[in-house]
Amino acid sequence: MPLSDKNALTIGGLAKASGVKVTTIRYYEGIGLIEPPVRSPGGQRLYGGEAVERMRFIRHSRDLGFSLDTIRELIALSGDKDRSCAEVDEIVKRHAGDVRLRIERLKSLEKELNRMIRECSANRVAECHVMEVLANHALCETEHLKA
Amino acid sequence: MPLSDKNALTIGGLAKASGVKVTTIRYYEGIGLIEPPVRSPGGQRLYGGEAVERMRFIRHSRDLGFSLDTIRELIALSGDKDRSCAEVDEIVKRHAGDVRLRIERLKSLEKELNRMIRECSANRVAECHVMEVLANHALCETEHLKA
DNA sequence: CATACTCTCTACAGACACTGTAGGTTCAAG
DNA sequence: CTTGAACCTACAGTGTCTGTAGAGAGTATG
Repeated sequence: MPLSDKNALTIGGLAKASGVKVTTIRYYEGIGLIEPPVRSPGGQRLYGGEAVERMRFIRHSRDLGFSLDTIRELIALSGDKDRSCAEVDEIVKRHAGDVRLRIERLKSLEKELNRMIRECSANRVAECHVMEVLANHALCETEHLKA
Repeated sequence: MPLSDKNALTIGGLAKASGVKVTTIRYYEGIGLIEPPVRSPGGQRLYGGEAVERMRFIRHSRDLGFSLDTIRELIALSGDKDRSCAEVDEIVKRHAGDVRLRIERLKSLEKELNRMIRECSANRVAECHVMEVLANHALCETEHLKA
Protein backbone atom coordinates (compact mmCIF):
# COMPACT_ATOMS: atom_id res chain seq x y z
CA MET A 1 0.00 0.00 0.00
CA PRO A 2 1.83 3.09 -1.21
CA LEU A 3 1.52 6.26 0.80
CA SER A 4 -0.11 7.92 -2.16
CA ASP A 5 -3.08 5.53 -2.10
CA LYS A 6 -6.14 7.64 -1.65
CA ASN A 7 -8.19 4.58 -0.73
CA ALA A 8 -6.21 3.84 2.39
CA LEU A 9 -8.23 3.16 5.52
CA THR A 10 -7.69 4.81 8.85
CA ILE A 11 -7.79 2.56 11.86
CA GLY A 12 -11.45 3.45 12.38
CA GLY A 13 -12.26 2.45 8.80
CA LEU A 14 -10.46 -0.83 9.23
CA ALA A 15 -12.37 -1.40 12.45
CA LYS A 16 -15.69 -0.88 10.70
CA ALA A 17 -14.72 -3.00 7.70
CA SER A 18 -13.48 -5.92 9.80
CA GLY A 19 -15.59 -5.80 12.93
CA VAL A 20 -12.52 -5.58 15.17
CA LYS A 21 -12.38 -2.65 17.56
CA VAL A 22 -9.88 0.15 17.12
CA THR A 23 -8.22 -0.52 20.45
CA THR A 24 -8.01 -4.20 19.68
CA ILE A 25 -6.28 -3.53 16.35
CA ARG A 26 -3.70 -1.41 18.13
CA TYR A 27 -3.30 -4.16 20.69
CA TYR A 28 -2.69 -6.74 17.93
CA GLU A 29 -0.03 -4.49 16.49
CA GLY A 30 1.52 -4.10 19.93
CA ILE A 31 1.91 -7.85 20.42
CA GLY A 32 3.22 -8.33 16.89
CA LEU A 33 0.25 -10.25 15.54
CA ILE A 34 -0.05 -7.84 12.63
CA GLU A 35 2.57 -5.69 10.94
CA PRO A 36 2.73 -1.97 11.78
CA PRO A 37 1.17 -0.13 8.83
CA VAL A 38 2.48 3.00 7.15
CA ARG A 39 1.54 6.31 8.74
CA SER A 40 0.10 9.55 7.45
CA PRO A 41 2.29 12.65 7.68
CA GLY A 42 0.42 13.39 10.89
CA GLY A 43 1.24 9.98 12.35
CA GLN A 44 -2.06 8.18 11.85
CA ARG A 45 -2.11 4.54 10.77
CA LEU A 46 -3.08 3.87 7.15
CA TYR A 47 -4.19 0.43 6.01
CA GLY A 48 -4.72 -1.15 2.59
CA GLY A 49 -7.36 -3.69 1.60
CA GLU A 50 -5.29 -6.74 2.54
CA ALA A 51 -5.40 -5.57 6.14
CA VAL A 52 -9.17 -6.03 6.06
CA GLU A 53 -8.73 -9.65 4.94
CA ARG A 54 -6.24 -10.31 7.68
CA MET A 55 -8.37 -8.73 10.39
CA ARG A 56 -11.38 -10.76 9.27
CA PHE A 57 -9.31 -13.90 9.39
CA ILE A 58 -8.22 -13.09 12.92
CA ARG A 59 -11.70 -12.17 14.05
CA HIS A 60 -13.32 -15.27 12.66
CA SER A 61 -10.62 -17.47 14.17
CA ARG A 62 -11.16 -15.77 17.53
CA ASP A 63 -14.90 -16.33 17.21
CA LEU A 64 -14.15 -20.00 16.61
CA GLY A 65 -12.23 -19.99 19.87
CA PHE A 66 -8.61 -20.06 18.69
CA SER A 67 -6.05 -18.34 20.89
CA LEU A 68 -3.99 -15.48 19.50
CA ASP A 69 -0.92 -17.70 19.68
CA THR A 70 -2.60 -20.33 17.57
CA ILE A 71 -3.77 -17.67 15.14
CA ARG A 72 -0.17 -16.53 14.89
CA GLU A 73 0.76 -20.09 13.86
CA LEU A 74 -2.05 -20.21 11.31
CA ILE A 75 -0.93 -16.92 9.80
CA ALA A 76 2.63 -18.18 9.56
CA LEU A 77 1.41 -21.35 7.82
CA SER A 78 -0.73 -19.36 5.43
CA GLY A 79 2.36 -17.54 4.24
CA ASP A 80 3.75 -20.78 2.85
CA LYS A 81 1.27 -21.43 0.07
CA ASP A 82 2.83 -24.63 -1.21
CA ARG A 83 3.00 -26.41 2.10
CA SER A 84 0.59 -29.27 2.69
CA CYS A 85 -2.22 -28.17 4.90
CA ALA A 86 -1.85 -31.18 7.17
CA GLU A 87 -0.50 -28.95 9.91
CA VAL A 88 -3.48 -26.65 9.65
CA ASP A 89 -5.78 -29.64 9.95
CA GLU A 90 -3.84 -30.80 12.97
CA ILE A 91 -4.30 -27.48 14.73
CA VAL A 92 -8.02 -27.42 14.03
CA LYS A 93 -8.43 -31.03 15.16
CA ARG A 94 -6.61 -30.33 18.38
CA HIS A 95 -8.87 -27.36 19.00
CA ALA A 96 -11.98 -29.37 18.22
CA GLY A 97 -10.83 -31.91 20.79
CA ASP A 98 -10.40 -29.19 23.40
CA VAL A 99 -13.87 -27.92 22.68
CA ARG A 100 -15.36 -31.38 23.06
CA LEU A 101 -13.64 -31.80 26.40
CA ARG A 102 -14.92 -28.47 27.62
CA ILE A 103 -18.43 -29.43 26.60
CA GLU A 104 -18.20 -32.67 28.56
CA ARG A 105 -17.06 -30.88 31.67
CA LEU A 106 -19.71 -28.21 31.42
CA LYS A 107 -22.37 -30.86 30.97
CA SER A 108 -21.54 -32.66 34.18
CA LEU A 109 -21.38 -29.28 35.88
CA GLU A 110 -24.81 -28.43 34.57
CA LYS A 111 -26.19 -31.73 35.82
CA GLU A 112 -24.80 -31.11 39.27
CA LEU A 113 -26.09 -27.54 39.44
CA ASN A 114 -29.56 -28.60 38.35
CA ARG A 115 -29.59 -31.34 40.92
CA MET A 116 -28.65 -28.85 43.60
CA ILE A 117 -31.50 -26.58 42.59
CA ARG A 118 -34.06 -29.39 42.40
CA GLU A 119 -33.20 -30.67 45.83
CA CYS A 120 -33.46 -27.37 47.63
CA SER A 121 -36.68 -26.99 49.52
CA ALA A 122 -36.21 -23.27 50.07
CA ASN A 123 -35.74 -23.28 53.83
CA ARG A 124 -33.47 -21.17 55.94
CA VAL A 125 -29.88 -20.76 54.83
CA ALA A 126 -28.81 -22.73 57.87
CA GLU A 127 -30.31 -25.94 56.45
CA CYS A 128 -29.91 -25.13 52.79
CA HIS A 129 -28.98 -28.18 50.79
CA VAL A 130 -27.34 -26.02 48.15
CA MET A 131 -25.02 -24.61 50.76
CA GLU A 132 -24.20 -28.06 52.01
CA VAL A 133 -23.29 -29.27 48.57
CA LEU A 134 -21.15 -26.23 47.95
CA ALA A 135 -19.29 -27.01 51.13
CA ASN A 136 -18.82 -30.69 50.41
CA HIS A 137 -17.93 -32.33 47.15
CA ALA A 138 -18.74 -35.76 48.63
CA LEU A 139 -22.41 -34.83 48.24
CA CYS A 140 -21.96 -34.57 44.48
CA GLU A 141 -23.04 -37.29 42.12
CA THR A 142 -20.72 -36.48 39.27
CA GLU A 143 -17.04 -35.75 39.20
CA HIS A 144 -17.45 -32.36 37.47
CA LEU A 145 -13.74 -31.64 37.16
CA LYS A 146 -12.93 -28.00 36.97
CA ALA A 147 -14.31 -26.28 33.90
CA MET B 1 -9.17 -19.90 67.50
CA PRO B 2 -7.11 -18.79 70.50
CA LEU B 3 -3.41 -18.28 70.09
CA SER B 4 -2.83 -21.00 72.63
CA ASP B 5 -4.41 -23.66 70.38
CA LYS B 6 -1.79 -26.30 69.82
CA ASN B 7 -3.86 -27.76 66.97
CA ALA B 8 -3.58 -24.67 64.83
CA LEU B 9 -2.66 -25.22 61.19
CA THR B 10 0.04 -23.37 59.36
CA ILE B 11 -0.80 -22.21 55.87
CA GLY B 12 0.80 -25.33 54.45
CA GLY B 13 -1.36 -27.54 56.68
CA LEU B 14 -4.46 -25.66 55.61
CA ALA B 15 -3.41 -26.08 52.00
CA LYS B 16 -3.10 -29.83 52.42
CA ALA B 17 -6.35 -30.13 54.34
CA SER B 18 -8.35 -28.09 51.85
CA GLY B 19 -6.69 -28.75 48.51
CA VAL B 20 -6.11 -25.04 47.92
CA LYS B 21 -2.56 -23.97 47.23
CA VAL B 22 -0.58 -21.90 49.71
CA THR B 23 -0.16 -19.01 47.31
CA THR B 24 -3.84 -19.09 46.48
CA ILE B 25 -4.79 -18.88 50.16
CA ARG B 26 -2.59 -15.82 50.56
CA TYR B 27 -4.16 -14.38 47.44
CA TYR B 28 -7.65 -14.92 48.87
CA GLU B 29 -6.61 -13.10 52.00
CA GLY B 30 -5.17 -10.27 49.93
CA ILE B 31 -8.42 -9.68 48.09
CA GLY B 32 -10.43 -9.92 51.30
CA LEU B 33 -12.23 -13.15 50.48
CA ILE B 34 -11.13 -14.65 53.79
CA GLU B 35 -10.25 -12.99 57.08
CA PRO B 36 -6.60 -12.56 57.98
CA PRO B 37 -5.81 -15.23 60.61
CA VAL B 38 -3.86 -14.75 63.80
CA ARG B 39 -0.10 -15.00 63.56
CA SER B 40 2.57 -16.89 65.43
CA PRO B 41 5.14 -14.80 67.37
CA GLY B 42 7.36 -15.17 64.33
CA GLY B 43 4.68 -13.83 62.01
CA GLN B 44 3.39 -17.02 60.42
CA ARG B 45 -0.31 -17.49 59.77
CA LEU B 46 -2.18 -19.85 62.11
CA TYR B 47 -5.58 -21.27 61.17
CA GLY B 48 -8.25 -23.13 63.11
CA GLY B 49 -10.50 -25.91 61.88
CA GLU B 50 -13.23 -23.60 60.61
CA ALA B 51 -10.76 -22.23 58.08
CA VAL B 52 -10.59 -25.68 56.53
CA GLU B 53 -14.38 -25.69 56.11
CA ARG B 54 -14.29 -22.29 54.51
CA MET B 55 -11.49 -23.15 52.13
CA ARG B 56 -13.28 -26.32 51.06
CA PHE B 57 -16.42 -24.34 50.43
CA ILE B 58 -14.49 -21.91 48.27
CA ARG B 59 -12.66 -24.63 46.40
CA HIS B 60 -15.77 -26.63 45.64
CA SER B 61 -17.61 -23.53 44.49
CA ARG B 62 -14.71 -22.67 42.21
CA ASP B 63 -14.75 -26.20 40.83
CA LEU B 64 -18.42 -25.71 40.10
CA GLY B 65 -17.48 -22.62 38.13
CA PHE B 66 -18.54 -19.80 40.44
CA SER B 67 -16.54 -16.59 40.31
CA LEU B 68 -14.80 -15.33 43.41
CA ASP B 69 -17.22 -12.41 43.53
CA THR B 70 -20.17 -14.77 43.54
CA ILE B 71 -18.50 -16.86 46.21
CA ARG B 72 -18.12 -13.70 48.24
CA GLU B 73 -21.89 -13.22 47.97
CA LEU B 74 -22.55 -16.81 48.96
CA ILE B 75 -20.32 -16.48 52.00
CA ALA B 76 -22.11 -13.30 53.04
CA LEU B 77 -25.47 -15.07 52.69
CA SER B 78 -24.25 -18.04 54.68
CA GLY B 79 -23.53 -15.74 57.60
CA ASP B 80 -27.22 -14.97 57.95
CA LYS B 81 -28.47 -18.38 59.04
CA ASP B 82 -32.14 -17.42 59.37
CA ARG B 83 -32.49 -15.88 55.96
CA SER B 84 -34.51 -17.78 53.38
CA CYS B 85 -32.22 -19.45 50.93
CA ALA B 86 -34.15 -18.11 47.94
CA GLU B 87 -31.25 -15.80 47.11
CA VAL B 88 -28.81 -18.68 47.17
CA ASP B 89 -31.07 -20.60 44.80
CA GLU B 90 -31.27 -17.57 42.58
CA ILE B 91 -27.50 -17.35 42.31
CA VAL B 92 -27.14 -21.02 41.51
CA LYS B 93 -29.93 -20.86 38.93
CA ARG B 94 -28.32 -17.90 37.22
CA HIS B 95 -25.05 -19.77 37.08
CA ALA B 96 -26.71 -22.90 35.73
CA GLY B 97 -28.22 -20.75 33.00
CA ASP B 98 -24.81 -19.35 32.11
CA VAL B 99 -23.40 -22.84 31.91
CA ARG B 100 -26.20 -23.98 29.62
CA LEU B 101 -25.59 -21.03 27.32
CA ARG B 102 -21.90 -21.79 27.17
CA ILE B 103 -22.63 -25.39 26.31
CA GLU B 104 -24.90 -24.33 23.45
CA ARG B 105 -22.26 -22.07 22.02
CA LEU B 106 -19.52 -24.62 22.31
CA LYS B 107 -21.71 -27.20 20.60
CA SER B 108 -22.28 -25.10 17.51
CA LEU B 109 -18.58 -24.32 17.54
CA GLU B 110 -17.76 -28.00 17.67
CA LYS B 111 -20.08 -28.69 14.76
CA GLU B 112 -18.43 -26.02 12.67
CA LEU B 113 -14.92 -27.18 13.49
CA ASN B 114 -15.76 -30.78 12.63
CA ARG B 115 -17.28 -29.72 9.35
CA MET B 116 -14.13 -27.80 8.52
CA ILE B 117 -12.01 -30.84 9.21
CA ARG B 118 -14.24 -33.20 7.21
CA GLU B 119 -14.24 -30.98 4.18
CA CYS B 120 -10.51 -30.52 3.94
CA SER B 121 -8.92 -32.69 1.30
CA ALA B 122 -5.37 -32.06 2.54
CA ASN B 123 -4.04 -30.11 -0.39
CA ARG B 124 -1.68 -27.19 -0.43
CA VAL B 125 -2.29 -24.38 2.04
CA ALA B 126 -3.12 -22.13 -0.87
CA GLU B 127 -6.36 -24.02 -1.57
CA CYS B 128 -7.05 -25.20 1.94
CA HIS B 129 -10.73 -25.13 2.70
CA VAL B 130 -10.02 -24.75 6.40
CA MET B 131 -8.10 -21.58 5.70
CA GLU B 132 -10.89 -20.26 3.56
CA VAL B 133 -13.44 -20.84 6.28
CA LEU B 134 -11.24 -19.20 8.85
CA ALA B 135 -11.05 -16.18 6.60
CA ASN B 136 -14.74 -16.00 5.90
CA HIS B 137 -17.61 -16.50 8.26
CA ALA B 138 -20.05 -16.59 5.33
CA LEU B 139 -18.80 -20.11 4.64
CA CYS B 140 -20.03 -21.26 8.02
CA GLU B 141 -23.26 -23.15 8.45
CA THR B 142 -23.93 -22.23 12.04
CA GLU B 143 -23.87 -18.92 13.81
CA HIS B 144 -21.37 -20.04 16.46
CA LEU B 145 -21.40 -16.80 18.41
CA LYS B 146 -18.25 -16.23 20.38
CA ALA B 147 -17.66 -18.77 23.12
C1' DC C 1 -9.30 31.49 8.32
C1' DA C 2 -11.47 30.20 12.77
C1' DT C 3 -14.05 27.18 15.18
C1' DA C 4 -16.10 22.96 16.36
C1' DC C 5 -16.21 18.33 16.19
C1' DT C 6 -14.76 13.71 15.43
C1' DC C 7 -11.08 10.69 15.03
C1' DT C 8 -6.61 9.30 16.32
C1' DC C 9 -2.37 9.26 19.12
C1' DT C 10 0.40 7.37 23.36
C1' DA C 11 0.79 5.52 27.79
C1' DC C 12 -0.92 3.35 31.50
C1' DA C 13 -4.33 1.02 34.78
C1' DG C 14 -7.73 -2.57 35.36
C1' DA C 15 -10.27 -6.91 34.70
C1' DC C 16 -9.99 -12.32 36.32
C1' DA C 17 -7.79 -15.83 39.12
C1' DC C 18 -4.14 -16.95 39.88
C1' DT C 19 1.36 -18.39 39.08
C1' DG C 20 6.11 -17.43 39.38
C1' DT C 21 10.24 -15.12 41.03
C1' DA C 22 13.56 -13.05 44.25
C1' DG C 23 15.34 -12.59 48.50
C1' DG C 24 14.78 -13.01 52.98
C1' DT C 25 12.93 -15.20 57.90
C1' DT C 26 11.01 -18.84 61.04
C1' DC C 27 10.59 -23.26 62.75
C1' DA C 28 11.18 -28.21 63.82
C1' DA C 29 14.24 -32.02 63.72
C1' DG C 30 18.76 -34.05 64.43
C1' DC D 1 23.73 -25.37 66.67
C1' DT D 2 23.01 -26.46 62.13
C1' DT D 3 20.36 -27.81 58.38
C1' DG D 4 16.57 -27.70 55.42
C1' DA D 5 11.82 -27.21 54.69
C1' DA D 6 8.31 -24.17 55.14
C1' DC D 7 7.16 -19.62 55.62
C1' DC D 8 7.28 -14.34 54.77
C1' DT D 9 6.65 -9.94 51.53
C1' DA D 10 6.51 -7.61 47.31
C1' DC D 11 6.14 -7.47 42.73
C1' DA D 12 5.84 -9.04 37.77
C1' DG D 13 3.53 -11.96 34.45
C1' DT D 14 -0.32 -14.75 32.25
C1' DG D 15 -4.30 -13.82 28.12
C1' DT D 16 -7.22 -10.79 25.81
C1' DC D 17 -8.61 -7.25 25.79
C1' DT D 18 -11.31 -2.61 27.90
C1' DG D 19 -11.22 1.86 29.82
C1' DT D 20 -9.13 6.27 30.93
C1' DA D 21 -6.68 10.70 30.38
C1' DG D 22 -4.77 14.21 27.90
C1' DA D 23 -3.08 15.77 23.65
C1' DG D 24 -2.70 16.09 18.48
C1' DA D 25 -4.73 15.36 13.50
C1' DG D 26 -8.15 15.78 10.17
C1' DT D 27 -12.60 17.51 8.32
C1' DA D 28 -16.80 20.19 7.84
C1' DT D 29 -19.04 24.42 8.43
C1' DG D 30 -19.43 29.49 9.11
